Amino acid sequence: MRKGTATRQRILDIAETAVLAKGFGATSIDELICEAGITKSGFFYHFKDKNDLALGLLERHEQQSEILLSGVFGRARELSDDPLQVFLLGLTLLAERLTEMPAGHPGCIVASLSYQDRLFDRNVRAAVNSNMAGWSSHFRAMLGEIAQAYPPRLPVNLDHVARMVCCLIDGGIVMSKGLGMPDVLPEQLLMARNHIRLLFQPWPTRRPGQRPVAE
Amino acid sequence: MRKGTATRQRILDIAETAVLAKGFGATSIDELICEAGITKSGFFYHFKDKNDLALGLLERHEQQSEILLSGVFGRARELSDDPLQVFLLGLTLLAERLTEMPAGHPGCIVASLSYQDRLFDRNVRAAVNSNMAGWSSHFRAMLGEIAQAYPPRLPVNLDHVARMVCCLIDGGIVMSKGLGMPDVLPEQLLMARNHIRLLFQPWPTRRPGQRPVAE
DNA sequence: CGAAAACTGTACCTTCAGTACAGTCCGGGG
DNA sequence: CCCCGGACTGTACTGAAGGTACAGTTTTCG
Repeated sequence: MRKGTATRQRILDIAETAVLAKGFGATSIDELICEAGITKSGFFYHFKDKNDLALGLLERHEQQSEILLSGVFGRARELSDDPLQVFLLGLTLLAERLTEMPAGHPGCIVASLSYQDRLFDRNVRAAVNSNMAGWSSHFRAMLGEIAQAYPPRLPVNLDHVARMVCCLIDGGIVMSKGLGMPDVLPEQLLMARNHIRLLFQPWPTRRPGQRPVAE
Repeated sequence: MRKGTATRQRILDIAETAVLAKGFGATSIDELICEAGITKSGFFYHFKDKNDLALGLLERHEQQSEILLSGVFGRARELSDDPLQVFLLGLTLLAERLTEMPAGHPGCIVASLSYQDRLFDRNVRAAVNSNMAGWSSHFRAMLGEIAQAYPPRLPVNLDHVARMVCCLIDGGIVMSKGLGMPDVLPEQLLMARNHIRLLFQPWPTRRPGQRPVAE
C-alpha cells in the first residue's frame, strides 16, 4: 500500500521532469520505466495508459498551483490590507516565483497538454478545464473584492478580466517557448499588473500643468 | 513542375484541415496520403519528413495571417485617420474575423505546433518564432504611431504591449480549446482592445463637480 | 524526342503504446 | 506460520506510425 504510492510518485516525478524538458509526446514510457527502474508491466499497473499518466500530472499540478497561488497572494495579504494592492503585489510576487523556476514552472504542464491530441480524451480535457477554471476563479474572487472598493474605469465583465490574467500567463508560456525568450512570461505577468492598475487604480490628482506619465 | 506544386498544395490543404481538427500529432501521414490519393513515396517526395510538413503549414500560415492582418487593419485605416482608432477598430474587426472562422482560424496552426515536441526541431522552432515575431512587430508598428499621438498613461515598453496582444490571442486560443469555450478568443481580443484604450485613450474631460470614476 | 520531374510499388526497419497473462516477492493479520 | 493480496516481474506479442531504400514507371515541358 505505502510502497505502491511511493512508486507512483516516483514515476510522476520522473515524468514531470521529462515532460517539462521535452513535451508530453516526446516522453516515452520506455524511457520513464528505465529511469524509474521498473518494468513496463509495473508502469501499467499504476497507470492504465498514457492519458492516465497525463491525468496524474494534471492532478498534481492542480495541487501545486493551488499552493503557489495561495502562497503568493497570502503573502501579499500579509503586506497590505487593500485588495487592489494585494492583487498587484501578488502578481509581482508570482512573476518573481515563475522566473525562479528554471525552464519549467508548473503551468507548463497544463500548457504542454492543453493543445495536444490528448485533449480529445474526455478525462484529460476535464482535468485541463478544471485547472484553468481554478486559476481564473482564484483571480476572479480577488477582482470581485477590488471592484467593490474601486469601481472599474471601463464597464467590464470581471470573469473576462480574470481569464485575461490566465491568458497572459498561458500566452506568456507559449511565447516564451516559441520565441525562445524565457523573460516573456514574467514580462506579461507585469503587463497583467499594468492592466489591473489602469482599470482600477485612481490616478494621482494632477496639479495643473502636470502632464500625464509618458514613456 | 506545375503538377508537383499542385499536389504539394493539396497535401497541405488536407493536412491543415486534419491538424486543425485533431492536432498535429494525431494526424498520420497514412491518413493524409489516403485522402490525397497518393502513395507514401509520393508524400516523401514532397516532404522529407513530418517536420517538413509542419514547416510547410507554418509558411502558409504566415502568408495567410499577413493577409488577415493587413486586411483588417487596412480596412480600419480606411475608416479612420487616428492611429488609436485604427488600432481599436482593427482589433474589433479581427475579433469578428476570428469568430467567423469556425473551429480553426489560422492561429491554431501555430498554437498547435508551438508547444509540441516538434518545437525541438530547429527549423520548426525558427518558423514558429518568425510567425510570432511577425504578429508582434505588426502590432508594435501601430503602437509606435499611437504613442506619438497619445502619451501612454503608464511608462511602458511598447514591445511588451505588442507581445501582450499576441499573448492574449495565443492564450485565448489555448483557453478556448482547454475550456471548450470558443468565445474566449474574441472576448480576449476585446480585452486587448480595452487595455489599449486604458493605456492611451484620454478620459473625457470632466465637468466641474463630476466625480472621477474611483470611489 | 528526351530529360527531368513526379510519382508508384515493394519490402523492410524502428519506436512506441498497449495487451495478455502467468509467475514472483513480500509484508501484515489471523 | 501461513496465506492473502498488493506490488510488482518476465515474456511474448500486436498494431500503428514514422521513416528508409531503391528500382521502376508515368507525366510534363522545353
